[in-house]
Amino acid sequence: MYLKKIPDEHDCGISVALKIVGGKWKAWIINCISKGMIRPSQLHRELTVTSPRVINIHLRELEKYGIIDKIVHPGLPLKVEYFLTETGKSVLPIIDIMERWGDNHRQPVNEPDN
Amino acid sequence: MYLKKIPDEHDCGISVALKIVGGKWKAWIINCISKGMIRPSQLHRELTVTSPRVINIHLRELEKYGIIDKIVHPGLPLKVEYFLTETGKSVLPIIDIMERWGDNHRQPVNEPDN
DNA sequence: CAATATAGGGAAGAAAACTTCCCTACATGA
DNA sequence: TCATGTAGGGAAGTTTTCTTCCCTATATTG
Repeated sequence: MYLKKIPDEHDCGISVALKIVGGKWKAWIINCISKGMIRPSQLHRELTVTSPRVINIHLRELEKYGIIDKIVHPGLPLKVEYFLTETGKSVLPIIDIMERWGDNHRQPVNEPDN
Repeated sequence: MYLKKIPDEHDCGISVALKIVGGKWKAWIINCISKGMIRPSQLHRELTVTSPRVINIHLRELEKYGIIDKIVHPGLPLKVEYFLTETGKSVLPIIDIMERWGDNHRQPVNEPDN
């Protein structure tokens, strides 16, 4: 979790939603968990573009916001599993529509890149 | 527009969509334009939480991505108007669903704030 | 004994995003 | 003449977000 100097006010729904789904990896992580990749090591293997550290940070954040639940199975070897909460499941349509839109508008957004 | 050191790859639709709708003000600006606030000075007056400079930067960016069109009416005094393109209009459902979700989940996301 | 797998975090640095300050240029109204 | 309204940008600074490096700890496998 990152320290914020300026508290945000959650004045509009958009900014609330962006706390969950904005950012570079959160939506992807939520997507992965919804598809059954519920153990940290699975996520680490799938998201090789980022380091495990990055995924962990986002998992803590999503847990803090009540999007995912963490279940620690007692005993060794360690076994941890993440699940989407009801709130977390309600985010999936947002991710879905964003993914569809992005897939259909890759060109116009992509072209002007320098 | 901001200079980027690391080019992004647009590998997934989510990241494409977030280029338009992520960030602190872009979704809000798109929303305002769709509601008829099409002149720069109108937007500046409405979004007093940010400086005009910030809005201008985002307007350039949205224009670059083909989300809005800029029409400069010739003659003085200067008159400029922005319109959503067809691509821009197709973004509105994303903003809408994000806003709804955020309004309905203010508490769980808001609570853990320090 | 060393390597790998499990799960995770502190510190520090890099990049991206946001913000403020101050500037151009023209016209109108006080 | 001076203030305000129109539209906009350069430079520099701050904040937020992302990333890398290097640690802890235990169990299993080679």
